[in-house]
Amino acid sequence: MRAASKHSAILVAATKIFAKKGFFNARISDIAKEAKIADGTVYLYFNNKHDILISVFEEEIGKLLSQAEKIINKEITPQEKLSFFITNHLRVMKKNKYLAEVIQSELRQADKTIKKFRNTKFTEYLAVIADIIVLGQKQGSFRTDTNPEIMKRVIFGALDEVSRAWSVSLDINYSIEETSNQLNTFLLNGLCQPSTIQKS
Amino acid sequence: MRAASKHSAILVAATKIFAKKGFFNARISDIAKEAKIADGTVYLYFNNKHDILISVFEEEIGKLLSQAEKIINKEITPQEKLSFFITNHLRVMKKNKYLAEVIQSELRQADKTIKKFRNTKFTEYLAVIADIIVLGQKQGSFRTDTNPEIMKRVIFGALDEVSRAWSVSLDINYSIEETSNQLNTFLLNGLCQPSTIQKS
Amino acid sequence: MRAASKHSAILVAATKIFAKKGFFNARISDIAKEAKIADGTVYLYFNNKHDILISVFEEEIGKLLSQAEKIINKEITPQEKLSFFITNHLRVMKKNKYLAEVIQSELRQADKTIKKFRNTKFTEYLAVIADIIVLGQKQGSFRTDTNPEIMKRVIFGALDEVSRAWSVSLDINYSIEETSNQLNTFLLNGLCQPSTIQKS
Amino acid sequence: MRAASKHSAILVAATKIFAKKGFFNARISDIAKEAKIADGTVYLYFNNKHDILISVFEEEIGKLLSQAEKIINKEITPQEKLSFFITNHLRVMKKNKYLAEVIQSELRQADKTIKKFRNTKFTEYLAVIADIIVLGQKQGSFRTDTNPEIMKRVIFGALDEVSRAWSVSLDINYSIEETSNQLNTFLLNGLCQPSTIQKS
DNA sequence: CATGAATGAGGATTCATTCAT
DNA sequence: CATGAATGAATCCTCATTCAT
Repeated sequence: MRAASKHSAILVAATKIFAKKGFFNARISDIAKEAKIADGTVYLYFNNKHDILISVFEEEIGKLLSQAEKIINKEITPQEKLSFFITNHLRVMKKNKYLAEVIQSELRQADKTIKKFRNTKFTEYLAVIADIIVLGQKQGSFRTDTNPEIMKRVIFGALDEVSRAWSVSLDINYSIEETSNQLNTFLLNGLCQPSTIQKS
Repeated sequence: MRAASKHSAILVAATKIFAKKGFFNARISDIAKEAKIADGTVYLYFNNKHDILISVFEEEIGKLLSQAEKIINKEITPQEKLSFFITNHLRVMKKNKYLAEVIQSELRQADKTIKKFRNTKFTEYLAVIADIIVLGQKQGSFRTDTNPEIMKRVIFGALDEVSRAWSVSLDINYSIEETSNQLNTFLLNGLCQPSTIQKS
Repeated sequence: MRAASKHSAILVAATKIFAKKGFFNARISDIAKEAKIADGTVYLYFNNKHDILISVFEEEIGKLLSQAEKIINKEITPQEKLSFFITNHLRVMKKNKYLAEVIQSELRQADKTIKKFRNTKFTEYLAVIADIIVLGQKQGSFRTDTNPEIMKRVIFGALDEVSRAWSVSLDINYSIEETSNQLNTFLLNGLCQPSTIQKS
Repeated sequence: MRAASKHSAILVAATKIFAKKGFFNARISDIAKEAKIADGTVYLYFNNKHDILISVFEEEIGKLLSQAEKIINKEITPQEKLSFFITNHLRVMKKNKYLAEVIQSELRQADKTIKKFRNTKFTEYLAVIADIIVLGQKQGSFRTDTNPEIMKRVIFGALDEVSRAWSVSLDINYSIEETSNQLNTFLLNGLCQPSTIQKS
């Protein structure tokens, strides 16, 4: 096993363990065992436990981000971009049940003090949402009375909570297609009947 | 200071400490010091550290729930009910900066195994959202192609993420009014221009 | 309830609790509850937890001692005195299942450092055994090649272990009469057949 | 220092500390310091404090048992077997002053609830005494009016109390030879003059 | 590079004891 | 005298991290 693959093995193992037990209940020895290496070896690749969490987070968000960037560069309408974005996010989360939990951990529980030093990629990920909205507003297809900075959080929060419910097996486990359709319909058109649309 | 007020003082202190440092980084001695009592006194009112977290959570969600129930019983339209619900949630979160964080902790990080035994009130709180949507659908003012069970999570997730961004002081700290308006507009009418509304 | 009776109630309760849970596992609150008084009240009658143990011990050994002294003053043979002593000890232990355990606690587990300051009555109790043996030796009915100082411990140890087995419900729970008879026969005549008696 | 020797070092240290301060007053840090290791290291070899006590007890009783079994298999008379048994027990106890105390702790103080799950070796050790007596009775050299089940406790109790007096430095510290002789004479022939032997 | 035994700082919890009422 | 809420010192145990092999 080469160094690179061991580094990767630790991240895979850590994602699984963090998700299953949460960051604070996860033991370095759990991760090492899952990765089939010795405890001490973990420290040849990472500075400390929290460093692993950050790496997992950055790595996974990084993947999401690169996919999101592909979407944003496609020659499609803003509606379609948002739709792809949503579907992509849900698909990744559904595929990697652990991931949603890890994002939650990193985003919330982990030391507040350290929080400032990263989140770079997460911030970029959120920015993609805002960018799509701004684009839609410029092109005239999105209403201009919504604040993209607020909306990016609203949309991410919605996606995130739905993913969480999946990973914790709450509610019925709706399919990606259904959930994705629902979110698209809803985010684009709101809850109201088209006929009853009102000025806010 | 009577028993009742000490119990309450611990909850207030705990909410603050949990939010500031997170559940796992919070020390019982931090909470005790904040509540101006001895460490041991905490255990006269709570069984253990996790019990405090649950209590904080249940207490706060309980307050939200009772307010939400008042809203749902008002003689107003579903749109107005949802609007009041949103504004109320945001107002409470804004007022108690710590609360949003604690909800996150309890909802996410805390031991998964215990998760099933409570959350009663949280579940009820979410149910209120679904109820409003169902009502709107029956009355014909809400579109019927959205699934209330999915929507309740979407809406809660949106509110929650916005609150989190507030409490962690991310982004600009938009006012309740603005955020509330934004959410109402958005949740009810979606992102698209009324004129461009399309079938999903 | 007068002071005296409360003092006594605590001792009775303590004997029970100490025996059931052992000195270190017994809680002051257990004793207080058993005695139907408040925790703090215990400290109006005793200096501290260990003081209660000493008192229980001294009290119970005191009772045994006064009965033993009556026996030693009777106009009977040393064999009969020893026999009465044995039967009395076993009867008391059988009656008060807790007592045997408490004696063990005090004699053994409790702080070694404090051990020197008391045991007065216990020492006297052992002395009674030695006195009986010395008397028997003087009168010619007991063999003179046994050391009374060693024998007093041998006999007490035998009685004590048998009592322990009772209180912990080990082995079959032989009756006082049988056990008493056995011990008399054995202590007076040994294990060997009279015919095979040998010089040691 | 290899694992085996560290495990052993902890047991040796624990035996000493338990004996000196008693189980409940012994601190894990005392044991660790005595064994010249870190506190945490103790937990690499034992599950918890009580586990150490059980191990000390089982280990020491195990040694006694294997020696006792050698004795019982020798081609000697039951009187001699008992004599060897007694001498052996006393010799071991005299050599390891701490041991007698630890046996007391384990036999008595330690949680009653756990008591049932072990003591295997101790029970076997007592059984050896009963076996010797039964053998003597069958061969006709021991009187048949004693109950071996009661006698095994009587004899163990006698040995144990004598050992305790040694380890706590009570009374004069008689030599093994003297004490051993005394016990042999006494246990085999009783307190009475051979000429005065009576039927019980 | 890899190992895993050893470390020891850190914290939740218990409970004897106190003292204001 | 009696109460019992409050105290806070004391300790078992965990586990991230280190380092000799």
